[in-house]
Amino acid sequence: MKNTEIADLFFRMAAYLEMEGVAFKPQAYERAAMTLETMGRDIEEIYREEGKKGLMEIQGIGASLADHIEEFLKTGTIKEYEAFRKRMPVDVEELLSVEGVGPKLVKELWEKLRVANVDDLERAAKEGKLQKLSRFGAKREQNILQGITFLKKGQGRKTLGFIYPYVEEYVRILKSLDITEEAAPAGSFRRMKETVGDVDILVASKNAQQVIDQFLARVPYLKIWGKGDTKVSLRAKQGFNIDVRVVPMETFGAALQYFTGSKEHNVRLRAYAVGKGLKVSEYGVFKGNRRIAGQTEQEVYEALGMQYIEPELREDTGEIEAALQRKLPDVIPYGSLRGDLQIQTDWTDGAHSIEDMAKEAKAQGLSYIAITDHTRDLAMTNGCDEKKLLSQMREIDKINKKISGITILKGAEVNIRKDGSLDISDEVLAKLDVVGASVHSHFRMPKKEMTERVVRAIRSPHVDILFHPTGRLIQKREACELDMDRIFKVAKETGTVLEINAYPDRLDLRDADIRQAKQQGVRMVIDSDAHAVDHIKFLRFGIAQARRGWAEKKDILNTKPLHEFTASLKDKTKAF
DNA sequence: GCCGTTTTCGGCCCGACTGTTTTCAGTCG
Repeated sequence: MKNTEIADLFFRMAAYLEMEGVAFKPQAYERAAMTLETMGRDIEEIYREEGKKGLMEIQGIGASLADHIEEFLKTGTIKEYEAFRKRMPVDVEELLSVEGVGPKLVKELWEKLRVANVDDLERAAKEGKLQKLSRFGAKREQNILQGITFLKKGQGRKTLGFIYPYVEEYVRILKSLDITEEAAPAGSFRRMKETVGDVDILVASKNAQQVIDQFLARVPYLKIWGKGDTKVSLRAKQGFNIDVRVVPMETFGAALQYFTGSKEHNVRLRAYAVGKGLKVSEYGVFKGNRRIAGQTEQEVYEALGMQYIEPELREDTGEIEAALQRKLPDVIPYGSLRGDLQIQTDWTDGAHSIEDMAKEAKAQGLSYIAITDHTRDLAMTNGCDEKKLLSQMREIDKINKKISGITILKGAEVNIRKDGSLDISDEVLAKLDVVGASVHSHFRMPKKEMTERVVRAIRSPHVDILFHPTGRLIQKREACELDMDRIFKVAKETGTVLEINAYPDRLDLRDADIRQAKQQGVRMVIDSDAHAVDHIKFLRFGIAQARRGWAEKKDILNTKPLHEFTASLKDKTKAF
């Protein structure tokens, strides 16, 4: 699929156009890029089957952009983009990813200081050169440096959501080889950590060389770091590293256990084994020279007298002790959600209609969803005011009558203002089935003020769910300073539900928060925060996060059928 | 550059904040 490649180019062209001060075109390019990224159909296939005319039928793509796409498919590049790059050969994407750097600054940085990438920018900032730019003082320079530090902290790791589809595909390829007996991802990927460094894939086969050769023939890579008899390390085209190891079937389970980690988990496991007179290695569990387990992971844990430990729990945070006492949580299974309580549509900043989102949710096995478009204060999303919300409610009534097999609840994602008040009147909130509230502005308030702000919001009898509670964006924005303990207490007291937002950049609540919340008896939901039909499958990352937080099915409200779910929401007649 | 039961031309998303200014440009959401 060339969709993402073309989308990337369009995003960059949008940035260049914005640098030039061109009006409206940047948005057109961005819209088209987003459509390409999320539409699910292969653009190359559309072009092959329906030509340029087919391209122009896609919403947001007209004659000019269709030409660009055609040019890219034929030549692998877009001349206009190359011209931009020639004039300003800078790493637009990287520079823009620094908080506080926008297109205009990228241009000025290049023209005045010849800054072409983040390293140049860091050097210039440290040397105090940024202060020579217009409207630049010590404070802005400091902010830029902080932005760079934050960006670099997350470097080398990709979000799980980004690499997931590729790894899934590569594992599928390995499994499809006739010499493969078994294949599975290992490492932090298998533990479903929110970001992943290197990806480990384990293969069971008698013919390691052939597995490696055939893998290399079918997977696009940029560079091979190393290639041995049973292992190959490479940098995939998408910019992350993959290690493929081939082992015999008899020790596949032991190897999978070993390479899944975490390191801390394995250290504890082995130490425990030594105490029992056993030895655990990647080749099996041994009693003296005799291997007593190794073909499956279940066998390995069993041989040590433990319950099987799900990969998401293997962080040495008490799971080994719990497994020995047979007291591991019965973590929420994948695929056990029945509803999704945060979905945006084309009424605000979503890409698709209410009906399209409902149909996709149904196809994904859900039986209810809440439409929660943004509200007034988020002007950029064309947020709903009371009038627009009321008209959307009527629209939902109509669609509910028209479709079957799924129920659409009326909802909203209302903004928690700086003082903790909401940007929609109580009168209209009372008419909604589900109200989510969230912070979208003033992220950097002092802890005490921020906590009181959120507390005031969740004390509203109308607020059912606190959406993405900490406001963090992985590798981009730190979580708000919040007294989580107090948030949990007030949530419990008021019956407010906390969201586990499954969007790959958010995953908010974080795993550690989830565990705390569960211990305190706070109820949670897992939502996709979908802005396009393709995003609904993000729910699996929310479930993964919940599992990492030891959450069970009973802790997650949207595992319940619709009537039980709605009945368990906040009692609106009570004030707090 | 895109789009159209308001328009094939003339609209497109805008308010708040920040850091820098002394009236506002750039960035963010």
